[in-house]
Amino acid sequence: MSKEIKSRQEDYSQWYNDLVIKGGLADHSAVRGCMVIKPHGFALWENMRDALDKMFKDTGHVNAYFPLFIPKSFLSKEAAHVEGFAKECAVVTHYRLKNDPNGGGVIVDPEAKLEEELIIRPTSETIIWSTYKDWIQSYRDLPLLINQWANVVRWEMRTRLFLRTAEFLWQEGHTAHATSEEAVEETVKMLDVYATFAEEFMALPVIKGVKTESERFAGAQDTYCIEALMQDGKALQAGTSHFLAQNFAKAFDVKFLNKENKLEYVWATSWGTSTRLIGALVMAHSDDDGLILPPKIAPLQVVIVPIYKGDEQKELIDAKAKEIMAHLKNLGVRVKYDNNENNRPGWKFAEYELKGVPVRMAIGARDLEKGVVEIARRDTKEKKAVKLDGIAQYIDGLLLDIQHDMFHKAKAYRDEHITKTDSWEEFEKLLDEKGGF
RNA sequence: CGGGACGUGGCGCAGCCCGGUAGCGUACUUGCAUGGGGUGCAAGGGGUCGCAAGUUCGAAUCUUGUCGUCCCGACCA
Repeated sequence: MSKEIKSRQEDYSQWYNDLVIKGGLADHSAVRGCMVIKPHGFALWENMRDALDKMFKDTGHVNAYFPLFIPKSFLSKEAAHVEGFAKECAVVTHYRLKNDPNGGGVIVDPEAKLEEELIIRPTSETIIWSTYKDWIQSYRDLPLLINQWANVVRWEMRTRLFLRTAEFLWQEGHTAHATSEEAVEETVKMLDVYATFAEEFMALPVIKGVKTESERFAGAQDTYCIEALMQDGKALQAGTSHFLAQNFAKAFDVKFLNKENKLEYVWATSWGTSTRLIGALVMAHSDDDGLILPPKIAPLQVVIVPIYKGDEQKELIDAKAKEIMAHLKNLGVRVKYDNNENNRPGWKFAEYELKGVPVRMAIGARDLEKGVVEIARRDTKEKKAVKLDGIAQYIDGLLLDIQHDMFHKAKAYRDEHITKTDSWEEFEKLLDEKGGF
């Protein structure tokens, strides 16, 4: 069997299956292109979310929550913004159902037509800025630094699991500032937060940059982004930060009195990143045996698998495993002892490799006699016997090593795939044959 | 929206060309053995063949329509 790294996005679907159910709920067209995130996948998302959330708070932001529905008229206020999103919006037109007089099920009550249709948010700039109008009067109200964790819907013509689903989870930061300089500074600062998160938590090296006019966020003056290189040689946008200038302030009439007692429009930014990051993780690090998750965000960092014959051995191993587990938990390591008797050790090995657990410890009777355990790391598939003495500290250090090694492996791959060329012909050829930047 | 492939137990698939009692793998249930890399043997349960119309004595199979999924393209802050 070839152990070649899978090179196409669809080949990753096997590993995605462990995290989500693809293709939506109940095979129903109305939820086509949505995804159902399984507990294991959601735990991964929660870890990423928590780490990002902490970084937002450390940079002075607070969380809030705004409505899912956006009145249609709000969306028509910023011309470029409408242009960019109008084609992919889901629209609510009625507010009630009734029993079908012709029998069988329910129908939309034609009497219950909304006077103004509601748009299910594809992003929240409009509803947030219509709110900010009431919140901002003076320079003393600025800066306003708010983030929202939410789901949004974009009715894309063609969805791609994780990378572009019809409904997705994300966070969107929306800030208001007194000066252009301060807003630009915020835009850049949040891009840096994303870059730091990608590199330190996801072990994903990224390149920061500014988008061209055609790729710019609808309504932004400048869009900054981070781009990561996947194992198939293709780049993936992993986060964006927009300098919105005064576009939304003008559209929603958000003004403040400055220190000179003059009315001025506020300066804005917005920035977001989504469950697409999970897709980035999979495509950047996984191999033919499944996911490889960086220890810092892996839902499970260590799994302990007992190998025994008979109750006598089982008791000995159980006791030792629980002792080690307690030490690891003290060190803050996320560990599971899988003593489920329904599955055999070999089955468990394969299962946790598929799930991407960074470190596996196997404990058998033979090991205990020798005072060792077998430690296997997921990223290199390397196995070795390690002394029981100080095993918890050893593993704690190993998790750091894995995090570090994963980043440097991805970075080496990325750097090998940066090619300089001055000719268009060669550029096209490189993209076809080698990929990369 | 243009091109291509596909839709059959929970999951993955064969059967369709050439119409005739719906099959395989896996998962699930039970029992015995096994237990250091996805155990072996045996016995079980589970399917309106996406939907609709048509052809036919008879349709998973042929025809038409329709819905959906995936891939390529266009589009994609």
